[in-house]
Order: sequence, then C-alpha cells, then structure tokens
Amino acid sequence: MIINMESIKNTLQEKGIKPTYVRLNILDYLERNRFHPTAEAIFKSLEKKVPTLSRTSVYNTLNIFKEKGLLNPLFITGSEVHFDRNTAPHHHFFCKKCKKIIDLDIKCAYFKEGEVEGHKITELHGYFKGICKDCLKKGSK
Amino acid sequence: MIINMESIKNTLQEKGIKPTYVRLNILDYLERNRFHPTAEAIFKSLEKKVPTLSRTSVYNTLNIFKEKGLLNPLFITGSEVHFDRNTAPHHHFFCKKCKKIIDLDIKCAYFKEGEVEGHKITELHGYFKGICKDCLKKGSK
DNA sequence: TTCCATATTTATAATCATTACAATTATATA
DNA sequence: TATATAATTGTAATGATTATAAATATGGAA
Ligand SMILES: [Mn+2]
Ligand SMILES: [Mn+2]
Ligand SMILES: [Zn+2]
Ligand SMILES: [Zn+2]
Repeated sequence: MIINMESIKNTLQEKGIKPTYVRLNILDYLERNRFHPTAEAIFKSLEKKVPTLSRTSVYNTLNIFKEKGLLNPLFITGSEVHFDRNTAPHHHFFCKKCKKIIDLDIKCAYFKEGEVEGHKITELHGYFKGICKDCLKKGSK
Repeated sequence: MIINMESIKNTLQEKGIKPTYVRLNILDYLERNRFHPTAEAIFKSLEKKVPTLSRTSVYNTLNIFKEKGLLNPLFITGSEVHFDRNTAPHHHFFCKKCKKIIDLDIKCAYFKEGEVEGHKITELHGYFKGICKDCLKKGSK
C-alpha cells in the first residue's frame, strides 16, 4: 500500500504529471527507497504489487521524472544508471566491495556558484569510490 | 608515425606491458589526443594507419591500460566511456551543447585526504555539466 | 451511460556499447 | 626451424536502454 498517497499525488500534479497507478507506485518506491536503485531494481520490486508492469513503463516513467526534475540519474558505476529522488546537490560514495552508493554530506564551493572557470554549471556529480566505513570495519576484524 | 616512440615504449615496459604495435599506437594516440576519446573514436582514428585493427583489440588494450594505471575511465555521459591518459586527480566539465569534456584545474580538499566521512577513497570523479565558456560566447553573439 | 479522442501502458523488436570466445597470427625461445 | 605462448582478430553474445506499434485505460462530449 502506498504510504502518504496524497502527498505523492500532489508531487506529480505540481509537476504537471498525470498521477497514474504506475507513476504513483514508482514515485512512492523512490520516496521510500533512498539507496539509489536502478530501473531493474525498481521493476523487480514493483512487479509483485503491479503484476502487469513492464520494464518499458519503468524506463518511460523515470525519463518523465527526470525531465520534470523529480530525480537525478547517477552515472557512477559505468554499467547501470542509478536514480536519486533527492535532487538537492550532494556527493556520493560508491563502495567497490558492497556496491552501495552512499550519500555524502560535504560542502563544495562550486555547488552554489553556478560557474567554474567561465563555464556555466547546471549539473553536478561528485563521485568518490573506494571502501566504505562498514566494509573497512568488517575487513579489519 | 609515432612521435617519441621510445618514451611510449618505456612507459609500457615500466608497467610490465609488452610494447606491441597495437599497444604502442593506442598509447601514442592517447598521449597526443587529450580530449578524452571513446573506444570508438580511438578505433576510427587508428584504423587508417593500422588497417587490421579490431574494436576488440582497442577494448582489450584499454582494459589493460586501466588495470595498470595508465588511464582512467570517465563515466560522464552515461552512454559511452571516455578515456583519460591523465591519471592525476582532476575534475571535468561536460558541455551539453558542444559535447566537449574539459579539464578543470580546481582544488578539492578530499583529493588529498584519501577519506571522507570514514570511507576510504581510492578514486575520484568530479563531473560538472552545463554550457562551456566558448558556447556561452557564441550563444550571446 | 455510451462513444470517441487522447494518453498510458504493454509486448516485442531494435540499438548500441561492451565483452566472451574461439580461431588466427605474431613473437620468443630452445 | 619447431614449438609454446601471447596478442590480435572476427564473430557472436550480452545487457541496458530505446523505438515502435498494438492494446488498454481515461476523461469528457453527446
Ligand atoms: Mn543521493
Ligand atoms: Mn581529464
Ligand atoms: Zn561497503
Ligand atoms: Zn561547449
């Protein structure tokens, strides 16, 4: 069941997106699962609840959401695109061991300025890669 | 003709890579073309000079170079991988208009520290996107 | 309610970058 | 030269994403 269905519906309507069953469910999923899922992960998670769902609809919906600024795609692994419902600028850490994508709360001067070396910035991707805190801990045991 | 063939040969040998004709040419290409080419661009540029060259060899060679730390892959566009012979950490700017990938010379505190919020950093990708200086100039004319 | 235009969703096929694989060719050494 | 090993090639396979056209749902006019 969709939690806070009304607020999700409003979010879509504010962006001029018709709040269909498929779209409501995908947005609801993104709101509740902040681990930056792939299209495939979204599809797999929702197909139980929405048995008629197709991958095409997931991709279409994600593209619409991207156009309307409801999410940002992350090109961090080089293979699949990950989707981030949090459109506020922030950095990410990708753990090569557990494959998690972790939000970072660090300050970056350029995030606000909007320009760098004369170029106008409209988008920012700060990707750090390595071994995450948890995996470091496990590794040293 | 390969410029500075000896230095390129040395670079390969220092990394324990046998300096074959294909590898010498690909490394030479990367040394001279610092615009972050794709595998396809490298293939297209070299197939005149090395008519027997195959895409597979380009991909294989680039993977070897990556393993040995001779280059870094850039996952900046979300479609093709771009290759950067400059392995010193630096940021990039992608122009949505002219599609150029431009090196940025900005300082990032975390580039040196090697860790962020407890996670160990081994790799850094700073991607800015927008409209580059040149395209801004052209656009305002 | 019924009909119709339009938007959404679906199933399927196509695309494109990349990798896997096995056959061919080059290289090095005995 | 013969032989083992490594590099390269051509082709097929893979996997994520998009294109396309048919099926379905939706919302208003009659
Ligand atoms: Mn995030
Ligand atoms: Mn660069
Ligand atoms: Zn981890
Ligand atoms: Zn430009």
